[in-house]
Amino acid sequence: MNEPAGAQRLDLETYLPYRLSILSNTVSGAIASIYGQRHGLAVADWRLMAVMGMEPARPLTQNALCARTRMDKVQVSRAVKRLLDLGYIEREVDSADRRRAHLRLTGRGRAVYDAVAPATLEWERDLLSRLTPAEAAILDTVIARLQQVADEMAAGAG
Amino acid sequence: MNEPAGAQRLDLETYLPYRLSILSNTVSGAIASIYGQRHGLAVADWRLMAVMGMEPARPLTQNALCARTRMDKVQVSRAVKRLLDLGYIEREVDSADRRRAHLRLTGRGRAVYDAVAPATLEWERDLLSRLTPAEAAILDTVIARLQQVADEMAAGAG
DNA sequence: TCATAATAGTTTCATTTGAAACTAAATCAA
DNA sequence: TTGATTTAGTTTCAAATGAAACTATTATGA
Repeated sequence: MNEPAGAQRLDLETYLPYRLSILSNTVSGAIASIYGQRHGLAVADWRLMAVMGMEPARPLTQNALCARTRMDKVQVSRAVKRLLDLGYIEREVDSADRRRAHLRLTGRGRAVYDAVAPATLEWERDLLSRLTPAEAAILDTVIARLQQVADEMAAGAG
Repeated sequence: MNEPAGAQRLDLETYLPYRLSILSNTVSGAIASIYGQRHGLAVADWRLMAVMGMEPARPLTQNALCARTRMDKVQVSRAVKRLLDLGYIEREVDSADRRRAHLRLTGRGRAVYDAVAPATLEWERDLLSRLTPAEAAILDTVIARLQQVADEMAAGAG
């Protein structure tokens, strides 16, 4: 029973899905340590804040947060509850459609955002500074292309 | 209150940690669908099988599996239990040190491995075929470098 | 207008996870 | 020896998660 032509051996050290997973976990963990303990935020919480902080003028519904973060509605519902409890966001029911509510950062939430966002950006910048501009540019296009293809392949296989 | 010099805005769409996380989840999910339902394997289970299948001649302890997969010992302990229940691996207590046991794929486990491994490799190959050889080469070195730097930064910040 | 369906978001419940405590065996140090 | 430490792996218990059921409101259609 020989290897079929074209097959490599499966070696986790060189296997892209595995390497991506390790790298992503390392990076997320490092970033989470910037906001985690200090402000009582879980990863999901910070993601919502990052989206809400980006365009403060446009308050978002939970549905919109799902779309922007790719999180599911249960995760979003729970993160919203935590952020409300922390006083980092506030909610205003839509008067035209009372099922929805618009969410925005409070003053306190914005203060946290303003403290955390630059630190996470700096961390990213430090990391990327180890790449040449050409490498960084290729990384950018490669991630975009892989994401697109992986989406297609995932949809096709579903 | 202007932006400090050198700061970009935090935009999840272009933020590397977030993009890595999405990509990694998409890829892992797609791969998991290759072995998941069909063989009753969780991601952790398959990772152990992948390592054990790689070098069948050298049975590994759980400790060795932790090191090879970067999983923690509790995860490994539980995955091992599941794989034993499925009959995909077998365990032999080390006669010199009865705390440890050596684990290897059973015939049945190897059959699963031989069915799944090529499919996951092919998936990876299909994905990577969308990159030019130059892009693939740079991706390889960039991931390695980022991992190394992220490890350092995570350690430094800890 | 009334019944049916769809949408926004929440709750429930069973499973998964992680940290810390634990067991058992081996090693070290006096 | 024998008492203290370390190591391998497991168990426990509380918290996090996810799927499915649920509530409340709005939209649709006969």
